[in-house]
Amino acid sequence: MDEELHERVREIIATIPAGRVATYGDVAAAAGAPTPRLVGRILAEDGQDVPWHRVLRANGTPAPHLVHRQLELLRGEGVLADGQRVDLRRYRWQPE
DNA sequence: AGGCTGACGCGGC
DNA sequence: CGCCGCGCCAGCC
Repeated sequence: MDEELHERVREIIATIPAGRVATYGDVAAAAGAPTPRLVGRILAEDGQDVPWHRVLRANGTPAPHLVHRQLELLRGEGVLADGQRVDLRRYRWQPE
């Protein structure tokens, strides 16, 4: 696999400030990942030590299996969700 | 080689 | 809201 990309993705996610979020697509684009799926995968296997909870899907909802946990962590940073959906227009952070 | 599976995204109906 | 299909790609049979 691509260790370079792997690290870049993690670095970018580490950049997202508390109280803000980014989408898989945003991270993928900033990291030069070929597809957002890669981002999800990298997080699945190596995302424990980065603010993974600040990464949402394009519609503002978290990945299905961690909705609860994730929204809870976000709520702790002041990111409120309407049901399961976070208002991206308000909290979205553009990674560089 | 071929098929399936995802922490995805987007456009269509 | 929901469902469907298609594109994407690394890993693991």
